[in-house]
Amino acid sequence: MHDILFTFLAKYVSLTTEEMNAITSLDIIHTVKKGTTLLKEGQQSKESFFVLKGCIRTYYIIEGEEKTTAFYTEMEGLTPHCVMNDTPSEYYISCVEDSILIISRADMESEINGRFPKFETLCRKLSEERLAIQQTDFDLFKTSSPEQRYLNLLQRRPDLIQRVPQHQLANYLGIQPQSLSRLRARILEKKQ
Amino acid sequence: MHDILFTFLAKYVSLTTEEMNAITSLDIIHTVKKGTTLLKEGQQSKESFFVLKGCIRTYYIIEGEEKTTAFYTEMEGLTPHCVMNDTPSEYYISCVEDSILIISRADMESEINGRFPKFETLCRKLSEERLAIQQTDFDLFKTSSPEQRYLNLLQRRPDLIQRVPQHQLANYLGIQPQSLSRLRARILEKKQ
DNA sequence: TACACTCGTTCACTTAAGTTAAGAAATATT
DNA sequence: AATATTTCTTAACTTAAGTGAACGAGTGTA
Repeated sequence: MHDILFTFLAKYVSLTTEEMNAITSLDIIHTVKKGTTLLKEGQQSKESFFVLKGCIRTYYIIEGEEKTTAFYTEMEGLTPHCVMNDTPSEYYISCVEDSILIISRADMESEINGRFPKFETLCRKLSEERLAIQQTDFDLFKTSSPEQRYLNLLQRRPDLIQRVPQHQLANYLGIQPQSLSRLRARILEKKQ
Repeated sequence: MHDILFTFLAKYVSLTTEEMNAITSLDIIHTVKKGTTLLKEGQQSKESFFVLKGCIRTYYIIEGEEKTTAFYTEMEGLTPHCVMNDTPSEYYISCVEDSILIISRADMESEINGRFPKFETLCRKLSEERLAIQQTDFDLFKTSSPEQRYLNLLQRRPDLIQRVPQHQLANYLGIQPQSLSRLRARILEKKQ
C-alpha cells in the first residue's frame, strides 16, 4: 500500500529510504468501511485525512438536513478546519465507499516535520497547490449557472457522478436534488 | 512598514533579528496605485502578493465581461495558480485601492526557505490556514442562496461592501449586478 | 412475503434570478 | 462648465431554481 503513497510523493520531493521508513513506521494507513463517520460536528479532532483509495465526503447538518459540500477521492486530502484553529468542528466527514486512508494526527506531523525538513517542504507544496486549485474551482463555481456547473463536473470529474448519490451531488452543486433531476432531463432533451 | 508585517508574522513563528533582516533586505514591499494591473491573463508570472494595506482583486474576462471572483485585503495574500503550475494565467489581478503590497518571486521564496527552515514553517502554516478558511467559505457559499450570501457578507466583511464597487460585489456573490440591486431593495423592504 | 424506508423522478406552483432596456446618479474627461 | 462614461437602479419579461407533494424503483428489515 505504501508504494502508491511514495509514487505520489515523488512528484513533490525525493525521499531517502530512511525518510520513507520513518513515514511507514508511523502506521497511519487505515482501511475504513463505507458509511463510517470520521469526524462529527462538535468534535475537536486533530486528525487529517488523505485518500489512497476510495472516497470520503464532508457534510453539514443544516435544519436537520445533510448538506454535502465536498468529496475527496484518490490522492486528495483534507485537514479539517477544527484541526487548524482548535474549535469544535462545524461539519461531519464520512466514507462514501470502502476506503484506504492515511489518518495523521497534528502532533505526528509536527514531529516528522521537525525531524525531516523535506517533509515540511512536501506539506507546504501540497497545501499551496491544493489552495491554488481550490481557488480556481471556487471561481468557476461563482461564474457558472447550476446547469454549467453540472456540465463542468461531467467533464472534469465524470467518476464522481457515477460513484456518489444524486442528492449529495446536488448539494455539492449548490442546488436541490429535484433541481438536479430537472436539469439533467433538460440537458438530455437538448441533445436530441 | 516592516513592523506591521513582523507583528503579523509573530502570530505564526518567532523570528530572530537575523531572520527579520533577511526578509527586510529582500526589498519586497511596494506601493501600488489604484487600478494598477498586477497580473494579466496569459502572463506566466512567478509573483505572489500579500496585502499590508489596501485591497486587490482577481477577475476573469469572460465573453468580454469582467467577472470579479475574489478580494484580498489587509493581511491576506495569494499565490496565483500560474505560479504553482507554470501555465499562463487564466485571470487578472488588479488594485482596487492604493495599496502597500509584498510582492515576492518564487525563486526568492525558495532561497529564503532553504536558508531559514522557520520561514518554510511559516509558509506552510499560512497556506494551510488559508486553505481551511477557503474551504469553509466555499461550503457556506454552496449552502446559501444569493440573498443569504449577501447577508453573510454584511456580517463577516462589512468593510468590503463599502470599499468595493457594486458590480464587482455582485460577481463575487455569484449573481448579476441587477440581481444584487433588487436583492438589496428586497432586504430593505423586509426590515420595515 | 409484507412492510417500511430511502432514493430519484416528475408535477404544479411559487419565488427569485437572468435578460434586455431605459433612465438616473456619480465620475471622469475635455 | 459641458460632455462623455461608468455605475447603479428600476421595470417588464423570461427562464430556472425552490418548494411541497406524489409516485415508482430499489433496499433493507421484520
